[in-house]
Amino acid sequence: MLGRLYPGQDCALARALELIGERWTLLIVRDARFRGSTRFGDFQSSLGIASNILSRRLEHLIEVGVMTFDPATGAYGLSESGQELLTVAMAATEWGEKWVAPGPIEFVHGPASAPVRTALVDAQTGAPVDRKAISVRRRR
Amino acid sequence: MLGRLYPGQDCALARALELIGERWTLLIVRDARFRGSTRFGDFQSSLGIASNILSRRLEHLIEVGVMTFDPATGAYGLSESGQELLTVAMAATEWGEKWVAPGPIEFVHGPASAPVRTALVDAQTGAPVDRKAISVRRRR
DNA sequence: GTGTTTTGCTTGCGTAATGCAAGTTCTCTT
DNA sequence: AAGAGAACTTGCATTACGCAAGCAAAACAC
Repeated sequence: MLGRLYPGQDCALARALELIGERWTLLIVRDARFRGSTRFGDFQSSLGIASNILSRRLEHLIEVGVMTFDPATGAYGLSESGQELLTVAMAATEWGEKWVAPGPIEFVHGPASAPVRTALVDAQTGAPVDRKAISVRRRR
Repeated sequence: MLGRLYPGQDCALARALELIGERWTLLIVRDARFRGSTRFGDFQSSLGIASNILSRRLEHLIEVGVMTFDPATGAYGLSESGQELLTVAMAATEWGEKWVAPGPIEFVHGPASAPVRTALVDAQTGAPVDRKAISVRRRR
């Protein structure tokens, strides 16, 4: 989308936000993944988003490869990259739960519906990492 | 901020995005945490953001408790909630690294500077959870 | 097969957010 | 006290967003 660029920022966060930092985008992705929304009207009625904005968002998300559209069935869906936005959406949801207000749903997995959360872990070992111990380094 | 509400959405993700979903917000938080920016001019020169927008963002972030301001030193800083946005920023950065373009930095921890990543884990055991196995449930 | 509703958008227009550039105040230096 | 830089503020143009209405095509009703 035009105009919402971060021209001076040579970083992956800025690049990601150019694609997914728009209003409604993460909510559309969440709806597709968890509410099972596939049709234009599904998103519209579920989110209460204006139809022209929804039209633009879906078009944009398809353009950048986050969502897919099947003309035969008229169904929108998440691509692989769209499904990987789940981590971002969950992290933001958890933050909102803790610092703004608890929502009506929780993330679970497996037959026992055990709660799931996001975590920071060592990339090799998978061991949990203290948030305060993290720093950045220039990639070699 | 006014006007950017998601009135029909009774969910923590929408609540979080109302506070942190604006342009520049996550980049400001990242700069404060990793670049060590504390002064108005630090953020401005680092991000290339318009000064009036930066002024509003900082004011807003202080208002909602994500950032702090010390009038004695003129230094902006992250509150506890602001520091917890790190997970969101890291998840978005990782997504951008993988699906848009690799950036110049990486997240590390500890004396050995071991790479860190975000993960989805069981809330009780901390065991890794397959992203595709996750569903939502209405909280009781 | 023809009228009606539903779906899936597009168009017009007003409002809000964002950005650039210039101006202002305040502090700090010399 | 005069100049410089930091930290904003103000004015104005551009872009994004939202509401409401319109419109074409498909599904349904009879």
